[in-house]
Amino acid sequence: MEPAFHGRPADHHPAAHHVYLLQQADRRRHDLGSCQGLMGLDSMRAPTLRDVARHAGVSMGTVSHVLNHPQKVSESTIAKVRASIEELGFVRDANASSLAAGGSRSIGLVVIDLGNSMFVDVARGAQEAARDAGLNLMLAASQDDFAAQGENVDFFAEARVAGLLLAPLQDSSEQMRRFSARGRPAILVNYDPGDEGVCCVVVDNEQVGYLAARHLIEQGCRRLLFVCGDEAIQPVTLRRAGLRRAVSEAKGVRFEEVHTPDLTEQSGAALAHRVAARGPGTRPDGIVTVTDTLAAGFMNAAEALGISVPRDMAVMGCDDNRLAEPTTVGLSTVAMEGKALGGAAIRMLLEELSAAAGIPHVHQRIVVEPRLIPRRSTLGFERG
Amino acid sequence: MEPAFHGRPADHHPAAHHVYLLQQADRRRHDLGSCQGLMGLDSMRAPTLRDVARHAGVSMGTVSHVLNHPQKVSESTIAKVRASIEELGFVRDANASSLAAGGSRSIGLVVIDLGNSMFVDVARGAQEAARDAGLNLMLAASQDDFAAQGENVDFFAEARVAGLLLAPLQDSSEQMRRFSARGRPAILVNYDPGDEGVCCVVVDNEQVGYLAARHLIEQGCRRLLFVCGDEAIQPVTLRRAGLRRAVSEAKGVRFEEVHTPDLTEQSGAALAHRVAARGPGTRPDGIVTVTDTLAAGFMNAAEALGISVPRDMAVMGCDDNRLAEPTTVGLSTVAMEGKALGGAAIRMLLEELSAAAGIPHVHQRIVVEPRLIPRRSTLGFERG
DNA sequence: CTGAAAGCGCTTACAG
DNA sequence: CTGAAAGCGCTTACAG
Repeated sequence: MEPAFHGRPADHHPAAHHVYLLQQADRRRHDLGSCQGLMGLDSMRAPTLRDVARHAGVSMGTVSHVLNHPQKVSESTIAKVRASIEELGFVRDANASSLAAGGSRSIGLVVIDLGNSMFVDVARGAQEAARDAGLNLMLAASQDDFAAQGENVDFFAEARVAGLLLAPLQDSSEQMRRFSARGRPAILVNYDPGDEGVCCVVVDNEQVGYLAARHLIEQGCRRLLFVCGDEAIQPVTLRRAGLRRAVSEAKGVRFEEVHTPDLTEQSGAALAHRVAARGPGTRPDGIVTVTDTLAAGFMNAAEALGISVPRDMAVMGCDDNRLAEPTTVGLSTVAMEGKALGGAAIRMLLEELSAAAGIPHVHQRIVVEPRLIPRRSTLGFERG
Repeated sequence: MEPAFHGRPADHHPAAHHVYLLQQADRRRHDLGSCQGLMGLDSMRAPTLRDVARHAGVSMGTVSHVLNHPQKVSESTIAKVRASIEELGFVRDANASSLAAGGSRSIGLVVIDLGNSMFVDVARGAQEAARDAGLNLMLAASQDDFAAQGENVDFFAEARVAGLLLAPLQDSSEQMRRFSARGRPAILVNYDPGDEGVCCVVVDNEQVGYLAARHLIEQGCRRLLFVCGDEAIQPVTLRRAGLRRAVSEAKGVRFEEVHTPDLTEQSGAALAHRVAARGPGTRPDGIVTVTDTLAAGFMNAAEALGISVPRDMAVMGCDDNRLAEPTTVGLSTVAMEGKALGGAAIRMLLEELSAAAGIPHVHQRIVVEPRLIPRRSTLGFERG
C-alpha cells in the first residue's frame, strides 16, 4: 500500500480531489492579483485589513468601522467590505485589535482543578452567562497546583482580558493583586477573602458541614466521626465549624475528629483501615468526610474490610463531586451549585465592568445556599 | 451596622490596614518618579516596556531580550532589568508581543461540551501535556452548540494561537478550514475525518459498541436492545456497527434497534415507558444505550415502572460519563480514556509544529482502545 | 553585548 | 459617511 502522502487511492475520487485543489489555488491567485503588482506581495501571505481595504476600494478606517461600529457606515459600504472580507478570507488579528483598542472582550476564568465537578459546573455556568452577555470566556485549569494557578492568572493579565474570575482553594490575594494592578476587575469564586476589597461569590460552607452532620443525626447516628483533611483549605475549616454546630444543637450525640494528611482517596482508604481496626463496638456509626473523594476512598476500602455501608455505618461526603471515584452504593452528599456560582460571578463582573465608567463600585459578596442530596449511603442506615 | 464601604470595624485592625495603604501609595510615587518629569506621565498609567528600559537605563531591545532570549544578555544587565521589572510591577502585553513576534506560545482547545466527563478528561490530559511542554493551553467549551463551537474556533484563529485541538461531535471541516487557512496546525480529537488531510486522535468507537454488546452476551443476555439515538453523530454510527458485529459473532442472540430523538435522559426515560408497556415476556433482557446519559434516564425511570436492573434486565452505557445523572445501581459502561486522547493530541500537535520548519509533515491517526468497566447494572444479571 | 529604528495589524480621534 | 495619520506596546534584524 502506498504511503498516505503519495496521494489518495483511486476509490477515494482522486479527480474530485484534484479539482478542488485547483480551485483553491485559482482563487488565491485571483484574490490577491489586484494588489500583487503594487505591493510585491507573497501570494501566500494571509490577508490583512489593509488588503481588504484595497480590495474594497475604501480606507482601513472604514473596514475597521464595519467590523466594530457598523452603525457608523452606510449600507452599501458595509456590503462592499463584507464581500471583500469573505472573498479574501480575512480573519482579523485579535492581538492587534486589543493592542490598538486597549483591551479585549474576553474574560478569563482560572479554576484550580477540573477533577472536581464543582469547578466543571462553575465553568459551565460562567460559559453560559458569558455567552449570553456576548463575552468570550477563556478557561484555564491549574491541575490542583497553586503555582500553575498563579501562572494562569498572569497569563490572563498579560492577555489584557477585560476581567478575571478566580476559583482557588486558598488565599490567592498576592496573585490577584498582580492582576488587579492593571485596574481590571477580578471576582473570587468559591473563596471568601474575608474583607471588602474584592467581590466574591461563595457557597455557605459552614452550612455545608451543618447540613451533612444534621442529616446523619436525623438518620439516627449518635457517634459521629468527622474526617477533616488538611485544615489550610478554607472550605474544610468552615465545614468543620458547621459540623460542630449541628452536634451542639443535638442531644446525646458524641463526635470525634480525624485529620488526614490530604483529601485523596488513598487517605480515605487508610482511614477505613484505622476504623476497621477498632472493633465493632467502638466504631462510629456515622462518618462525614469533608470531600466526596475521601468518602469514596473510605467506602470502597471499607467494603473489603467487612464494614458494610450503610448497614453498619452511614457515610456522607461534601461537594457532590461526580468526578470522584464511583462508590458501590450511592454516596449522600451536599451539593455546591457550581453552575449558579459561575453564572452569578459573571453577572457580578459585568456589573463591575460597567460601573468602571465613573460610578463608584461597592464590592459585593453573594452567598449561595448548598443543597443536601441524600442517597443510599445514609438512607439505608438503621440504628442498631 | 455600618455599610461595608464606610470602612472596616475597629476589631479588624484598621491601623494596620491604613499603614498598608500608605505604603502602596508611597511606592507608586517613588517608582514612577524618575520618568515623570521627562515624560509627563500620568502616574496611574501602567508601566510599559519603555518605562522599564528607562528605569534600568537600557534600551527597549535589551529589555525584550531579557524577557525572551536571556542567554543573549549579560548577567549584570539581566539583574538590573529584572529589578526594574519587579520594582515597577511591569506586566508585558501579550497582545503586543504576539503581534510583533507574529505568533504566540498558546494553543487552543475547543471542546463541544463539558457536561460529558470524557471531554473534561480530554481537557485535563491536554492541559497536563501542554504544561509539560511549556505551552499555554486555553480551553473553550461550546455547550453542545455547533455554532458556538465555530465561534470558539474563530476566536482562536483571531487570537493567532500556535495550534488548535478540536473535539467535535460532527463534521467540522468547514470550521477547521477557516482556522487552517492561516497555516496553523489543527488536530481533531475524538472525531475521525476519514481522510488524510488532518491529524486526529480517536477512540475506536466500533470497538466500544463491540465490547458493550459482547459483555452483555457474556453475562447471558439473549434478547438485546440497542438504543441508538440520533445517527448523525459519528460515535453513534460506529458503536452501532460494533454492536452488530458482536451479535453476529454470537449464536442464538436476537437484537433489535430503537432510535431515540436525542441522547438525553428524557429520551432514556421515555424508552423505559415503552419497554415497560410491552409486558415481561417480550421485553429485552439486555440493553445497550450509545451513551451513559440515555442509560441513566432509562434506569432511573425503569425502577419506578417495576423493572429491576440488573435482576430483570442488564443495562450498559457507553462513555463512562461520570457527569451523567447518578443511577441507583452502578452503571456498566465502556470508557473512552479521554486523558490519553488529550495528551496524545498535544504531542501530535507539537510534532506538527516542529515539523512546520521544513520537513514535510505526514498526517497521522492515533487510535486509542476503549476499556470495559463492568459494574452492578450488568454483573447482577442472572439469566432467567 | 547593546542601541536605534522599522514594523507587526489594527483602532481611533481628527479633519474633511 | 469617509480618509489620512498617529499610535497601541512590543520584537527583531541590523549596525555598532
